[in-house]
Amino acid sequence: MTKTSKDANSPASDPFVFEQPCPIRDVLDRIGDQWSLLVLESLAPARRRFSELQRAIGDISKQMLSRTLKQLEQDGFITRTVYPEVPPRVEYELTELGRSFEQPMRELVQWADSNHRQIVEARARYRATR
Amino acid sequence: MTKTSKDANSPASDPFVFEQPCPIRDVLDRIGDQWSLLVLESLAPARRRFSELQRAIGDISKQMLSRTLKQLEQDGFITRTVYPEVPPRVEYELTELGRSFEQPMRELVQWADSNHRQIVEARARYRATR
DNA sequence: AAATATTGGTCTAATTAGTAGACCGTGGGC
DNA sequence: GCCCACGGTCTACTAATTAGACCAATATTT
Repeated sequence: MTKTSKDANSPASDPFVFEQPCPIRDVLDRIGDQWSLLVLESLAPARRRFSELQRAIGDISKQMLSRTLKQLEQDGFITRTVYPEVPPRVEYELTELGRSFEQPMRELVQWADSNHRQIVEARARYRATR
Repeated sequence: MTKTSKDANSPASDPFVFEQPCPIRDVLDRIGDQWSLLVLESLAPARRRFSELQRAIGDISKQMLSRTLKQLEQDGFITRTVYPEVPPRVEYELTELGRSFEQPMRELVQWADSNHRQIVEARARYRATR
């Protein structure tokens, strides 16, 4: 979803078609990737350093963690603080914007938690009928 | 995030590390991809057929739309109804589970809408200081 | 009668994104 | 002197995504 142009065959008149640049698309492109939500959730309870985040998420590669953090910093969700020590220490922390995102994120997580069973059941049902 | 194993160096004792199979991870893996949220949002106001969804989202490939819909159906978010006409008509509709997801999704979208400006500004600020 | 368009997909080849793991610099402990 | 810790980056390999051809069956156009 990197393309912002390509409004071919999208009559702006049709209110059903997403506008193209669309704030929702723009934001969802960022937080709707494989890792951003997980990182934000890890950062919600407390500031963390790079290696803590990596351990917490478990199966993210350094490169993707690095890239995700950079994007989140860019978009103003988190701050990055470097402590000039050796070995280096870098801490990531939610900004006010990032903290304001906690509420909708929590709802999402809560929904996931409440409905996980149903989803698992749906999957089993699907496998049975395929 | 296809891997569910690989709990190497993740002491189950550490409450900060995500459990591994984790309902939140499991659900986020599904709806936290590039397209699922967009599809669900498109389906929120009304049932849609395949081509309508493709036009609405605009820059999704047929293959990814097809795959996304299949996953959402598998997980019980939507139903798929085939009408034996020619040319074929296939309609997708939210299930009750899918509709129950509207609430947290709406909050997310609302947040995105409200905070989009701030994010754009943060990006500009970042570019200025890089 | 013969093309042509329509719809919901699938298949293949080419591009792009993501992964694992080596590597780097610097200072502290052994 | 030697190796470890930390936060990355770089490279080579692998996995995911895309664009576009193709399909079946009928209705419409020429």
